Amino acid sequence: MPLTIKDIARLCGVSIGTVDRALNGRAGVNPETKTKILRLADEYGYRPDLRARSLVTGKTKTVGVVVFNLRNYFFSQLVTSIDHVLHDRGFSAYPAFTERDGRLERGALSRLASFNADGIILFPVGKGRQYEQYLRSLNIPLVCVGNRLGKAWPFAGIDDAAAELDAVKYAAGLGYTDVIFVAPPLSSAAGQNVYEVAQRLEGYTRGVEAFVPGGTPEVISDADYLSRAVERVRVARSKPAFLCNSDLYALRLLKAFRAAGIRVPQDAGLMGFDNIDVLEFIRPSLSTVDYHIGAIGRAAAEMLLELMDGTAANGDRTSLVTHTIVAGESM
Amino acid sequence: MPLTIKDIARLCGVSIGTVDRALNGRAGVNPETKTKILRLADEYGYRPDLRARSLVTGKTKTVGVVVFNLRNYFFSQLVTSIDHVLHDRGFSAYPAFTERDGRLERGALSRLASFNADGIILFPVGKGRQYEQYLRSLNIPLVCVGNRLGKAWPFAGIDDAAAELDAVKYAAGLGYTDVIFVAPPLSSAAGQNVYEVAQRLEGYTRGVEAFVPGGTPEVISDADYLSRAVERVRVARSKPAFLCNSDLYALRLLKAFRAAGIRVPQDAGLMGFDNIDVLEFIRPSLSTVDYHIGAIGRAAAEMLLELMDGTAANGDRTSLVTHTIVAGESM
DNA sequence: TTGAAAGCGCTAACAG
DNA sequence: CTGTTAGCGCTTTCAA
Repeated sequence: MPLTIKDIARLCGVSIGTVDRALNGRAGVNPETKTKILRLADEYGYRPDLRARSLVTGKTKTVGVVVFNLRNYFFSQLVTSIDHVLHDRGFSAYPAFTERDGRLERGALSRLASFNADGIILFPVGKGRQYEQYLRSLNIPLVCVGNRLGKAWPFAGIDDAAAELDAVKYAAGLGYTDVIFVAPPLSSAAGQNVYEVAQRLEGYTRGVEAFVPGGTPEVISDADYLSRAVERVRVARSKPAFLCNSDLYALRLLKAFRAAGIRVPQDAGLMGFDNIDVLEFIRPSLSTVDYHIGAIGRAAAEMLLELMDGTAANGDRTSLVTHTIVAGESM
Repeated sequence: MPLTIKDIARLCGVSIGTVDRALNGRAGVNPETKTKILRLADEYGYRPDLRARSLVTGKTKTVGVVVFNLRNYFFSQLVTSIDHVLHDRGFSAYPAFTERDGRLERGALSRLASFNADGIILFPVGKGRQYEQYLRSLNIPLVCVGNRLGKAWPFAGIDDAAAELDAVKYAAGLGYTDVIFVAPPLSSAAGQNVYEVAQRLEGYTRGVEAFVPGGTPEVISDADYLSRAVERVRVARSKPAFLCNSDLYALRLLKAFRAAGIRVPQDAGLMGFDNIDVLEFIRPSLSTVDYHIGAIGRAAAEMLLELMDGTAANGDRTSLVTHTIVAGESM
């Protein structure tokens, strides 16, 4: 039975207005009564009801962080960095997970809206006019991460096309002539937002055309991608390189290859994407596209903070973090 | 400018009471008016204000999940499983991170209390009478995970002492006579809750005494544990085995050993704890103590749900998940 | 079947 | 410096 300002007012023999002023450091309270109030509040462990407060102020000091899951370590790192920035600025992160499911995403967003989150950082699952209309209807400042949406929303990420192109260039530079792109089995037709992977695919395609002599773009992108990749190595005439859309995929390939007796990099080259922390423990070390995941989280959080306090810089609503190719042993 | 039941009432020419009844499927509304109200609400995208609702109902359908961080993959898996269970039961998980810092923990807990979370699942950082008194003062059903607290709170975890004892037994069975325990640099004196590691330490000690002929317990537990471990291998007279308090520690040791030219398991044995998912990608495969992390999350969530709806089974407030030793290549 | 009114705990505006 | 009051959006009586 937590006590309220009303209780404190009664206990101190003053009005709730005075208690409110004392508790929130507003001017106009007799120092003595103030001390008395503060002491009592502390003694009884008074805790303001944030729901009631936010109901009148309209602010919750809470930001929803809506991402796919925590299975990909990328998201763990992203959420962590966002949480830290927000916390430093007096906000709380409220992580929610979509599992790449449009319905779950909608549920999470609706909930955040119902709770009146002050802002949202979103790795979008959905896309399209209707979806954007829905986001707008939430009436909450929102920043996108990873998958870009319309220009109405700021975006933090990397130049995916350029990054993947650099990856191809790197592979070609090592002499690979068989460069394959491995992406998750996503369907844009089903309304899924595939911005990120589509960008990378484009960079990949351009890269193959530009840097791989006689090469043709080739994509493995089904649920069955592991066995497909293994099969692909078997029928290869020159040593193939697999450029994966994420480190997690690359690690799975690495494992599948190992199980199939395919050596990396002797029999096949392998590249990841993201340079997630766990790579430091992987042998052979994975070649990958590195960028500062935390920097993306930070950028997103900072853009959102500007958006929320209205000081949003006009103009650049896109924050691109630089990437580099990390040469590992896997290529 | 989201619309409220008041708006809908005005738009439909009825009272807010009727709107409330219609929207929440309560009896006593003319089917026609009901349809009209629902249609309008849907059309305008009405979204109930959960703050206002919870202010009167006293319930938020939200459960705080307070853990150290997401850097250790263990927590990612734990949070994920809890989130799923809660979601299935109509609750939302609100993850918050303590970074093993008592102040941050207190902040997170206070915040959850201020927001009136219906329940909390906590991996405690603190301990002691005062701390427990504080938890009690939150007046919120709470279940512990990992670190146990007083009997006042249900606990979900494993039998840490038995598990670590089994680990020692396993090491001894492989012929190791130099079995060292590697634990994080925690200080119980500083008020930190070290229940879990203390339990494991006890199991370790008992195990050494029981299974390692002539062995003496030896613990590496400083900030500098990596170089200490490396040094320890150098001066060893028989091949030492390092039993780590978590897979993450084991992986770090593995890396440090590799850098120092120490081969695992030829020059040193290595065991982890937790069997986190990423181990599937690690070579040499890590021997570890396996248990179903998700099962702990599930157990915790289910105990909390019972606690919250008052149907808590008297009696067993402890849910121990079974563990097994996984024989990897690292021992 | 419906409306009116009280009140959840708080802030903010206005009087005194 | 202090008290009173309205009201945030909702649920929940109690009357009608």
